[in-house]
Amino acid sequence: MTVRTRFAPSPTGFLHIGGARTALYCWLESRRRGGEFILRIEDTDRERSTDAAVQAILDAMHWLDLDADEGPFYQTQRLGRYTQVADELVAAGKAYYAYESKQEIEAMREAAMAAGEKPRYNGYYRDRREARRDDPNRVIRFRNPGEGSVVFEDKVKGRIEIANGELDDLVIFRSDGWPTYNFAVVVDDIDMGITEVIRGDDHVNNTPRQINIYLALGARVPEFAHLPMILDKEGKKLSKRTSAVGVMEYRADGFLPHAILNYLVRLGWSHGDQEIFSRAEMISLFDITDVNKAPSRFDVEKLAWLNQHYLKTDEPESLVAEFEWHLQRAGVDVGQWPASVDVIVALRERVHTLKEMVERAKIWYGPILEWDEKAVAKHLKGANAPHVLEAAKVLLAECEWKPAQLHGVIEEIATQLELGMGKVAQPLRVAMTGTQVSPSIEDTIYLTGRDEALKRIDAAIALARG
RNA sequence: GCUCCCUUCGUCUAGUGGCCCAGGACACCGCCCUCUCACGGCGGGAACACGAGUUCGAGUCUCGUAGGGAGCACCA
Repeated sequence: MTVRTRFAPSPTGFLHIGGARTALYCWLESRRRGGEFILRIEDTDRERSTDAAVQAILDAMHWLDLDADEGPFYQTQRLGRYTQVADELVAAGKAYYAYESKQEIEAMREAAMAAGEKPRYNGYYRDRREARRDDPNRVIRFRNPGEGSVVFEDKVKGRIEIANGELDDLVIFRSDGWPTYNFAVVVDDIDMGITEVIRGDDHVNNTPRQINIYLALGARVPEFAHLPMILDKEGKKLSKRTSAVGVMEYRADGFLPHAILNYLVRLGWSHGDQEIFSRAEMISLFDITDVNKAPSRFDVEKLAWLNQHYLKTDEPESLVAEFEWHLQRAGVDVGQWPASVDVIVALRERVHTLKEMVERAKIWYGPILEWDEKAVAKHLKGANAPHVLEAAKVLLAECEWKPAQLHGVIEEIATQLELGMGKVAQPLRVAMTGTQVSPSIEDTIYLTGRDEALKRIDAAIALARG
């Protein structure tokens, strides 16, 4: 049988980091086993679902390049089917109408809690067979087995057993005419032929009741795998207040999609000591049964390390589009001097994110130069600085404008003036950037461009003498 | 409260009874390289939550304790 997995987010917000990992694991499991990956939008909560959120999730999935073979399917378009299945269940006596108001249910729950018991429905309408078609409180409840227990072998957590006595008759159709989550997922997963249900472990406790619905429907029960949560740095639930949670926020922060995927695949899963995984390696090596049971913390530092790893090792050309996306966001006109590829090559070993790269590259995209006082005092005020700058001014006006040739120019100045490389490079570096820190001096000069470099040298000479 | 789940360096993890006085990676510290910053190389500190038991032998098996998490909705 073909393996079919699905990612089924509810569109109540952006795709967050935990959702992205779930999606990745679903995707990987289907890919490795030659199966199919389905995307389904669980939008039955009409209050909280928004079109903007749907779009945000689709965009993020696309950016991460987690392509679905089918979908997106929308639960709101399948109402007829849910109604049909629920009616069948009622007709077969496996579900029934109930008419308590929300307040009555609430009172029932409080009474149970007060008595030190687990809050659950008391089954009042279980066998009353009342058909009050226009009662505004009418819901459909599933008749859960009262005896025995549900056992399933979770691919991550192992064997889980929950007594049916712990479960009550859950509502499968709300009084507003929409199905509830626990019912809609089961109907969908059956109809869509899902063989592996991979989701967050906040659903572990829902699984037994869902299995009972599968059984009542005479459907094959799929395999389950419940992923542990991703916590923040402090070990608390990830929240917007303490950390970035949206996948697209990480994009804005300058992370690469495959770096995020690589980080996520290693969060809760490993393959020996391997840290770096290409897409192909992830696909061939990942196995949902190897995923750890314990929750893990999200560590941006390690993500940053991976991000830099990819900045350093990817083909620079392949980074251009994403880099220019950031340049534009920063208000820089792309397409002018210097070429993005050259900037990337010069900076990729010095930054962890594309956002930082843009920050550092700004000195090459405009004539504005701020002079760092310490840098000026230390490297332009010395006795040698004017000579170095004058010599550079002459040689730079003539030479071929390529890093290798520029390197030759620096060496020539050093030889001529009998100075060490440091004495030559630092004044020039300050002249080019106004600071003491930049890529290699030849790259720095190259990226500045000849006209601008000469202007900056003049300015530096003035400063050196002033 | 009840049910279910989890527990190896600060963090992500390796480890499926002897190969472990616990290995790798991130972070941190030191040294080297060096035109600055980085990159890279080398080295360092740093963990089996606790307690019983099983066993010749336990990070690995069992049971307790402690701590953490999730669920108990006409939300997903």
